[in-house]
Amino acid sequence: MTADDIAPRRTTRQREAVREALGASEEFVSAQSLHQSLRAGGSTVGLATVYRALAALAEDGEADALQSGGEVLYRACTPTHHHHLICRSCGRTVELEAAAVERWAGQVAAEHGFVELEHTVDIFGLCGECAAER
Amino acid sequence: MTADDIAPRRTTRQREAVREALGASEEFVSAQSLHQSLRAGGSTVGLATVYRALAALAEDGEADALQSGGEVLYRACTPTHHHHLICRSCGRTVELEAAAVERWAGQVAAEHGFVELEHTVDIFGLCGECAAER
DNA sequence: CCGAGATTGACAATCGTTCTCAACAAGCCG
DNA sequence: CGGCTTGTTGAGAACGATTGTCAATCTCGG
Repeated sequence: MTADDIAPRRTTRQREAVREALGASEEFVSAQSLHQSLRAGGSTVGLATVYRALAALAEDGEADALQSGGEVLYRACTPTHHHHLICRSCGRTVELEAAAVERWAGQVAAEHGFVELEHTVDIFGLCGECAAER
Repeated sequence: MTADDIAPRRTTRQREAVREALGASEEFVSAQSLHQSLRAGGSTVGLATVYRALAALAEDGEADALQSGGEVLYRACTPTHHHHLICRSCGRTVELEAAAVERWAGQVAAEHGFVELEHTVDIFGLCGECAAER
């Protein structure tokens, strides 16, 4: 990979709309629902464009993506590396930093001779509120 | 959900074939490719059946499932809770136990009032051999 | 051995995502 | 400013993985 030969990215009304809509949500959202929100809000972006915009944002590190139930969910995120604690009922999300886990991952991987690491660490559960509703 | 009212599971030729084929693979495989292997091996299982069998195995804790590139991959696994270190080139997989990570997860989740936890911790990378080929 | 009911398999249906392609617009240069 | 080059858009078709349908079949308890 000759690395950073990032496709020249233009600023368009649609791209901004997606970025904004994504930032407005506290939770992880699917491309589909984001598209609906935008349409509901009067915007006329196409579904394909939303997919493309989200993929671009994720690629640029402006959004986190995670797979859940067969679909990909996105969420605006802080630029630093982190993981998530997600309520599987209401979707509330807490960003986690875990230097210890990073260290552990790097260590065990090294022990097995693995390089160029990448990892996913996501914790799902029920937040206090949702748990109380049971 | 009245919890553990596990659907009465019968032992059938197809189910056994799937279990066996899965156990024969060291790597994570998709339902589709497993189905092809079975057909290639002379078995006549239907694709839908392979999906159902794999879902059942995963539910019973006999197999691990992970999503990758839009499809779900399965792999026979040890019955104890563990995570994976996977070579993204050759698919080689190492099962990891990490009490420390479990503890960490439980702790941060508790700090935020989350309960009924579940988590995914997967490390992807290039194993020594594959890395050497570059 | 029998019968109830779980299981199967071929195929249709669904659902999220990507592709296609002509129309469009952002940034650039003169 | 006006035109040009090229990335971008949108509608719909195409796609691939997965799930549903339903009659035929097979398991297993009795």
